[in-house]
Amino acid sequence: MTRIRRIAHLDMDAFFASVELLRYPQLKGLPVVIGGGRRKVDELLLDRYAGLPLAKIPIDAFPLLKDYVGRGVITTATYPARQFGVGSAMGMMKAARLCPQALVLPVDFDQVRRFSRAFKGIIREIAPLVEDRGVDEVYIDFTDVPGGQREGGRVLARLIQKSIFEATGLTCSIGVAPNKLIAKMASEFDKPNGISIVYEADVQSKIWPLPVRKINGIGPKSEEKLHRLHLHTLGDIAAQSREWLVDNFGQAYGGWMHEASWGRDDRPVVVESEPVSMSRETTFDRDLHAVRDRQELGAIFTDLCGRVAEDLRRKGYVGKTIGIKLRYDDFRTATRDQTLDHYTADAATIRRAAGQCLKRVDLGPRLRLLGVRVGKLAKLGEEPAPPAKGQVDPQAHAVQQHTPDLFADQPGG
DNA sequence: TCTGGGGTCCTAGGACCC
DNA sequence: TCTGGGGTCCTAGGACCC
Repeated sequence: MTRIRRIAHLDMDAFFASVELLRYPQLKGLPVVIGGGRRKVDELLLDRYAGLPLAKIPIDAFPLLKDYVGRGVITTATYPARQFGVGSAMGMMKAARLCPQALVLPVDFDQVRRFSRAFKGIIREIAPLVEDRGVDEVYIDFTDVPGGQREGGRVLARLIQKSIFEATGLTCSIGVAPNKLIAKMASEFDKPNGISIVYEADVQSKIWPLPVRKINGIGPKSEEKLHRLHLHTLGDIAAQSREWLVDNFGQAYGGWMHEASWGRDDRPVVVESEPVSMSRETTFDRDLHAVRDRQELGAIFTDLCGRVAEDLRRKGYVGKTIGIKLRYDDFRTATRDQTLDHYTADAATIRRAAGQCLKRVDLGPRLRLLGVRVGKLAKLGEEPAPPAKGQVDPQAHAVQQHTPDLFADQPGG
């Protein structure tokens, strides 16, 4: 028997919410949303019910979505909550109108990371070629794994599902297909706790009827443009010539769209990769003004720089391009960056360079978000060599004279 | 009180080099 | 003096994803 390429996409079901439900099983079957952030719901509960096992905390002790105040978005909604139209990335305020009786819990990142490592470890023991796609998703290459070809991959998928559930109590959905693109769509066909097998010959029947938005790579903007061109399904795209798609969407994107609509994708499962950038950003509780709220902004800015520096240090990276990100009260975004002539992970150096960037951006309107980014990363000790002594690096900009930026601590300020 | 935080990749113009 | 390409890096913005 010849082996055919079989790629799986595994997606944990309502991951953040399911992790919380392990601790609070009394919430099973109820509409629950995870997100928001600022409210320390757990601490609140633990204070009131100190000594009581978490599973015994009465349901009416949990905060309701209708009482939520803040700028957060929903990270995950349980399936009962989704019945009300509530979903991830939705603003909490909007969600509260749709399902006021839902319960709210904050994200527990440590707990989520623990379970993320756990389920990925279990998968790797069964099938070693795993590509990380965030905390709750992976691609797995089934092609050469023993049993990976049986029933198109269903047997191996079942084994992985069962192993994860037995070790963690969490369920997942798996799609197995000839490539990543189709596997990703397939994992959604039978959610939650489902397995879906798709073969190359199924593209017309299973992929073409889907709305264009279902493909990984077509977002809200492209969907809107496709609709304007009267294309609604992937089959509609497949019916267009490559030339027409290139004319309308450009060489790269149009060409990709053509291939994708025919279910063609030869991207490998990438087991290891290096980070390109690290960043920290924060949205304020209320919009802040560069002058009127200078002190508060200055403290936040310095703190963000310190946190990025700490991330770099902890992970063993240095970076060369320092950047800032601002979001104005009208939600417009501005970014500025500056490439240094050396690599750094030093908080004060990052703070200084970010401060220079700050001077090149409009600080008139009020701000809702501030971010700091370090890009052009290299592993500490493996930085590319700088230009030889006596030569001038033509790309390195002249080092600017350092003068304090607006958010800098000032004497007596 | 609409719209979090952490990422990747692409595009496009200008600088600069060969 | 005028006219070229090819290539890389830097920067700003934007689309998209989890």
